[in-house]
Amino acid sequence: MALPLVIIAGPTAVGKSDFAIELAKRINGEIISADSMQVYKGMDIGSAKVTPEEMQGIRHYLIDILDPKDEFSVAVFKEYAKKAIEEIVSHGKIPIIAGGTGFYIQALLYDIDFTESLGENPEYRSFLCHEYEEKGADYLFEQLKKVDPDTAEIIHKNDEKRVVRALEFYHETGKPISVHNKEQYEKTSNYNFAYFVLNDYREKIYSKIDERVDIMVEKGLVKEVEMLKDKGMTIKDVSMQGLGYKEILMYLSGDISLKEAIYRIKRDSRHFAKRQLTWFKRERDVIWLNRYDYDYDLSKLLDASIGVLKDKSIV
RNA sequence: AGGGGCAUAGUUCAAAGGUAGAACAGUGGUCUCCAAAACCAUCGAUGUGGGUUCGAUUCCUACUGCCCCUG
Repeated sequence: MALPLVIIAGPTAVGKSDFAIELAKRINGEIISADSMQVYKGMDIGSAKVTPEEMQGIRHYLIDILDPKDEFSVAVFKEYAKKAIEEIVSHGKIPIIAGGTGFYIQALLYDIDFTESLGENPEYRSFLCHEYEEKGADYLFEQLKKVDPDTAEIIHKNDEKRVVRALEFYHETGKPISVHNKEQYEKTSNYNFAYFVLNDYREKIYSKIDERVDIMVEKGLVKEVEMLKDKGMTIKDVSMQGLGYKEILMYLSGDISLKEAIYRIKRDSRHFAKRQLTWFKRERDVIWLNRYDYDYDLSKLLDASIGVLKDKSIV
């Protein structure tokens, strides 16, 4: 029998956490965070992590489980999240995924295969990166066209990451990555799920972002990053590449002013929100919940979403 | 009030007597192991009114606005 799964996605600062907690209270659910920064301990302010009080007794998974030195990725997220779902269901509760990283959600929902070392070869990869530097984008792209014209169609020659990854995959498996991707795309979900995307007017989201960044700074974002820096974290750590962290780190190194850092955090958060929306727009099976359609009233939003969950026999 | 300066895209700056370039912002998109990342595309401007000229946004002039100096 398919496991039930509720997903609350949406752009940053739209109010996912509050909504997820209220929903959890109503449907006897527990929350799994789909957030690449909230997994890290000590990164509370900049990642807008929910506080224990805000959780109101609702158990949260995948928060504060890693040290900032650890690496986190889609593949890791997927494994952890799967385990969490099983655990929640075994307690007789409903798992609720809350987070803004569409890629993570997609990987979990459709069980995208990242395993079996899938054409991974770090050495060859760095060789390719070298080639990219030395011989230029066109050189590698020509190679890609030969071995995997389908992938060459959809990615741009300047997209180093993906050109390199596609060549690496071919080198290791002898198959074009486009074939692998096509297989993965055809997968259907094993879950009985409802995929909600919480949304609002763009201007509203943007002003919420600005507001939120100012609050983060007031709450002591600089101090938080300072502590992480003292612990030896640098811009090279994956965790420190999160929005708000890399900028403050630059400020602490004297590369930019605090004003500039704040400007960049706001700007990049807006860009991020925009990209998130682009992602959800093309994701299949999503149910859009526009806050303005529910008069910004949380209980109306809850009633509507619970209605959907009943229709789908999730609750 | 008098003298001077400036007025170009949402912003910061270019250029030019033959209908203006860029960066950033904005908008749209791509994405299958760093995704809070990376990458692509695109909209958009000469303050207002006269004059000179084949032609002005560019030269002249009045107005308006902003800045500086004097009082």
